[in-house]
Amino acid sequence: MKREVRVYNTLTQEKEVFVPREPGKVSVYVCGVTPYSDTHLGHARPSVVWDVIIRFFDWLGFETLQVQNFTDVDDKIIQRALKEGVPALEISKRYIAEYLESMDALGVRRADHYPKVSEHIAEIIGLIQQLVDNGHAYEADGDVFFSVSSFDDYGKLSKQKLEELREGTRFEVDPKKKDAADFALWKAAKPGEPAWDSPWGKGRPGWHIECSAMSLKYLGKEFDFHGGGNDLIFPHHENEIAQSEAATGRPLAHYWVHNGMITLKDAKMSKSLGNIISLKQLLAKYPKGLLRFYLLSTHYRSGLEYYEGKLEEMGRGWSRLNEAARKLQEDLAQAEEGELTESDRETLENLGRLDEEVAEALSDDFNTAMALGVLFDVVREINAYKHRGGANSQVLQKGWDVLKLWAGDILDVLELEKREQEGLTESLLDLLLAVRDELRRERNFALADKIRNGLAELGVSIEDTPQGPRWKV
RNA sequence: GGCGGCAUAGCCAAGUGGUAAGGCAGAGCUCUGCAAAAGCUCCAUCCCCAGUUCGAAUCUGGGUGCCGCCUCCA
Repeated sequence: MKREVRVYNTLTQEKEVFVPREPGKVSVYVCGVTPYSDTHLGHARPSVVWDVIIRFFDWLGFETLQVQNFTDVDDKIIQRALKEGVPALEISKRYIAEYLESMDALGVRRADHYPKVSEHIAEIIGLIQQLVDNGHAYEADGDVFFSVSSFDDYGKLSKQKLEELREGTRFEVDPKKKDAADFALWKAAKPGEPAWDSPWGKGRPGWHIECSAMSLKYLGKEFDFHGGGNDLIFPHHENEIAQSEAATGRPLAHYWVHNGMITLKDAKMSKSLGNIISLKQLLAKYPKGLLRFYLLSTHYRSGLEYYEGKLEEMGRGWSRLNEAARKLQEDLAQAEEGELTESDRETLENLGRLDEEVAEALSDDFNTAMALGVLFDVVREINAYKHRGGANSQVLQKGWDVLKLWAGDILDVLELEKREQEGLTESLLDLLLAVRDELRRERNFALADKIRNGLAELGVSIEDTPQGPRWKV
């Protein structure tokens, strides 16, 4: 391990030094989505955050194993299926595909496994049976409930007291429950719903049990990280802990990592509130690097606001980072080797220090906001160096290495390639700029400016540099 | 009502005991045919009150405001 990683653990409410279950390996379970409608911005947050965490561990030399579930058996899916008159699994299949497509477009690396409830009914039934046998669950008229009072640690994650939970119940309690706080592991089948055979009759799994069953199958007991949005802490993760730990007698996961919510006009973005920003739409409008930059600009545990125009605002800062990397890439082609001057050495040294600072920021509870801040320092260091006339290949290479590693490979916020242009656009632009350059040499600035202004109106900005004109869309 | 969290410049956002990173916006300068880009300089005492301490944005207590959860939810 190259360095110590510290992580804030929801369970202990403290930042802890990460000690892997198995040396050199990291196991991660991140709660995925219930696929019944469009993937939205809120879903992108845990995905991108964990994508970065996994990449970082990868860089640290860990072997990573990541599992993300799809809860494809669920009330909402069933409702939707009835409305559309198609099988429930068809609905979930459609939205799973859409989800994965969006995540791919966001540059999120695929998890190792994407288990679905519908394909793990046997494991789920097995786990429920174990809980019934243990005395932690009971059957009632085809339903099976988990008995919270049988699990002493109930509430340890969300810091809830059982008493309060019972009193806080705002909905009608199912009379079949022995305790108002008990929750369903298995639900007896209702007409028209998907159902599977079980020792308790036809039915389907309750909401939380799938994560216990599937994490156990793919990651085993006591895996390292369990992640998801902080809206899942209670009841979902609390219940997962109860089920898993009551069954195995071991801690479910060592570190519980929860990301903050994305809000829209001060309200959480959620399907039920209908204040959703579709990820597909955002991806069509903004480069993925900018989207990731936005998502990583705040510490993962904080809330993150979205509003119309926010990405445009962030885009100005993001461009600075991105353009610096692009230009550096170009400069590197014509960099000169040679003896290091005093200025070269100093810059090299500063870049080395900043490189270390980024690694340190990410090691400290995955502080991407700070990492980005340091990367802007890197940008200034490089630009200032070039401004002084520096062009030593070793120095530029170091700058490139730092940006490429962190902004490119780990955070993945750069867009180094020019955006795909429609067929001829690029060559036409080059031709137009060559003509304009000719005009400038003839000092026909009026016409040259007319071209520049015209292009600006079309969204193409021109920069005249000593190496010739650059354009960007 | 209970639980968890947050409150830092016009905006976004790090910092969690030693005298406030970074980005955007803004002002000035350099460079440029003019721009753009880039560089340099400037731009906050950290919600309020009371404590602890030689010293607090950072710890404690009390307020106020906001967010999340307690119901499906990333």
